[in-house]
Amino acid sequence: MKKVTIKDIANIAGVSISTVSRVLNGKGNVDPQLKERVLQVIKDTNFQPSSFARSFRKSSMQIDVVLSKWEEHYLRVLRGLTESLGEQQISVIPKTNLNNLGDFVVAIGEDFDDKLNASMTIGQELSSCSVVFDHFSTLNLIVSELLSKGIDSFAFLCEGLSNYRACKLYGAFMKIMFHHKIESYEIKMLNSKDPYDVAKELSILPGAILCSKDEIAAGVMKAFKDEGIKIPQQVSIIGYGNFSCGSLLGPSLSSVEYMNEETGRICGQYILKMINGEEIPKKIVLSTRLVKRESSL
Amino acid sequence: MKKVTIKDIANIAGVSISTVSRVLNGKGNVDPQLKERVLQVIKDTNFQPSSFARSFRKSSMQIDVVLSKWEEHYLRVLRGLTESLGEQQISVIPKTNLNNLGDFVVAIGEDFDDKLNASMTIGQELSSCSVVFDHFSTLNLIVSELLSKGIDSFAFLCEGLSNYRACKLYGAFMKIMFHHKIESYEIKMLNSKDPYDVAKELSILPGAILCSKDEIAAGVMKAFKDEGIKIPQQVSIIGYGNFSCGSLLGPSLSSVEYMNEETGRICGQYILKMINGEEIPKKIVLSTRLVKRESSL
DNA sequence: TTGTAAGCGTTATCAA
DNA sequence: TTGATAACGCTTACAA
Repeated sequence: MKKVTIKDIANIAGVSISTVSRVLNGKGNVDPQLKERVLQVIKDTNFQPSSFARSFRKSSMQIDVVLSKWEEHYLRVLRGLTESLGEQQISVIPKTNLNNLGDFVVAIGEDFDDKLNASMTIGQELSSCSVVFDHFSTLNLIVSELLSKGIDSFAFLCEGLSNYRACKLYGAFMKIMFHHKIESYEIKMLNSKDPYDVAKELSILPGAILCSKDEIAAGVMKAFKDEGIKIPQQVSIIGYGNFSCGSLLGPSLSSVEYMNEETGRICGQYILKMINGEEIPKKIVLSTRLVKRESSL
Repeated sequence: MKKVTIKDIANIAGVSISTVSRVLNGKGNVDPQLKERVLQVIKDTNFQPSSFARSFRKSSMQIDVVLSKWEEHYLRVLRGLTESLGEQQISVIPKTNLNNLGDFVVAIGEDFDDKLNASMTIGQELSSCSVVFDHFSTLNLIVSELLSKGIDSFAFLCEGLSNYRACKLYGAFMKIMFHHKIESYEIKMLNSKDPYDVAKELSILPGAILCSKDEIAAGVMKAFKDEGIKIPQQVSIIGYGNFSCGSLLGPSLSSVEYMNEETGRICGQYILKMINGEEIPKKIVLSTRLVKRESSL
């Protein structure tokens, strides 16, 4: 079953390939009768023009996207990218195999290394153009706010220090504790331990717990609920990532939002510039914000 | 800034384009010295072969995927597709714009109509090859199990009847009630009302509530918890879709699982067959299963 | 081992 | 209004 080409259509309809092409693209004038005939043949043969030949001819663009994990945040960025670049007729192709990547690669995630040689990295700083998030300002704002509400002891539950975001958050937390001269704070590295268990290992119950991931916050909340600890009256819980489950939890989870569709769209704009040969910043820092819900004062 | 092509490389390196091509593809023998020189030029010019020209030449394949919503379930199918087809060097391209689709289109979702003219539909039955889910068997199994545990009154909370899955579930529920001669049951159509509110409108508290979506189940659980109703002791709640939040809720949500990565992989296999011109079934029915957690007996 | 040249399916230019 | 034909960048017989 050979693939039907524009040539076949032309033969069957008894016209030239240029006529078929004109019908296909609606460009130029074609005799209505001929047009009808060509369209009929196209329908009969179920002909589909080769998208590759088209893209090739039009020298269109496509970019490959690799995700460090197939997770909600990353997918939301992917969506923004797909939408904004799709408007420019640029295809965005998610790749799960790192071996066979194309000319323009975007890496979304936190645990890539420079071997990947991406053209743009989102969520992490590598040698390419990097789009990262301002973890410090928002965290600082949160802590200031909590301080003003009389909360003076904190804990930071962190997944570990093996990824970019976790490191940055850790650094930000330390800096903020120092800056506000807060002495009562505790840091727990989970390193793949269950947050439910780690929550119970806290030496004292702090006024607020900041978590480096929403999943951790969810585990902590479960642990506290089981122990009868009131959230947020006794302890405020704040997650990171604003995953979609947050609003369904009881109490609903306050969380820092970052890396959403908007990010994808912004990156799409920069990619467009890169493609057009414009210079773009080596590092782009996007802001984050707290989505306040019931789990925190 | 013109795009660098294989021709440029050949010129600069002082060899023919076939030599460059050979270096690029590692096929055929090339004098090590020449090879070195070519590689150097490639690096210097930052040359990337045009993926379109390559795909075109090799007559590779790509398929477009449209999602009715950019939601977790659909994305998981997309992932399965991407992985399984990626192994065959077939690119999977998510599209958010329905106007400019390619030769092979896969539709994932529940509210498409036949205008789309997809080659394969997942989650819904259209004129093309359709991959759908067996909603009846699993629901029947669930009800039988609950009956055997002494539960004899049921409710079905449904988002409405405007999508394929909801209709099928509704039909299955009715059939099952009839089949088991269950007389105490209640059906609520949400039609975009808040499940939290609808839960409180139930005329009696049934022994088990089946929901057409996990999000509904989450809302119901929240309402019941606020009213001090014990789950699952007083009422079993079962969701549909097994979204990732389910395990984080308290109590964790029992839910029917369908449309996951596996589905994507299976569809990938069928797509491969279609591409190779093999006949495949017009309708493929995949099974679902209950993931039992704390919210149900 | 290297280079020449044909061809992939389409679009666009130009002449008829 | 139509049809020949060149061109897009790359791979691959085939010839040198």
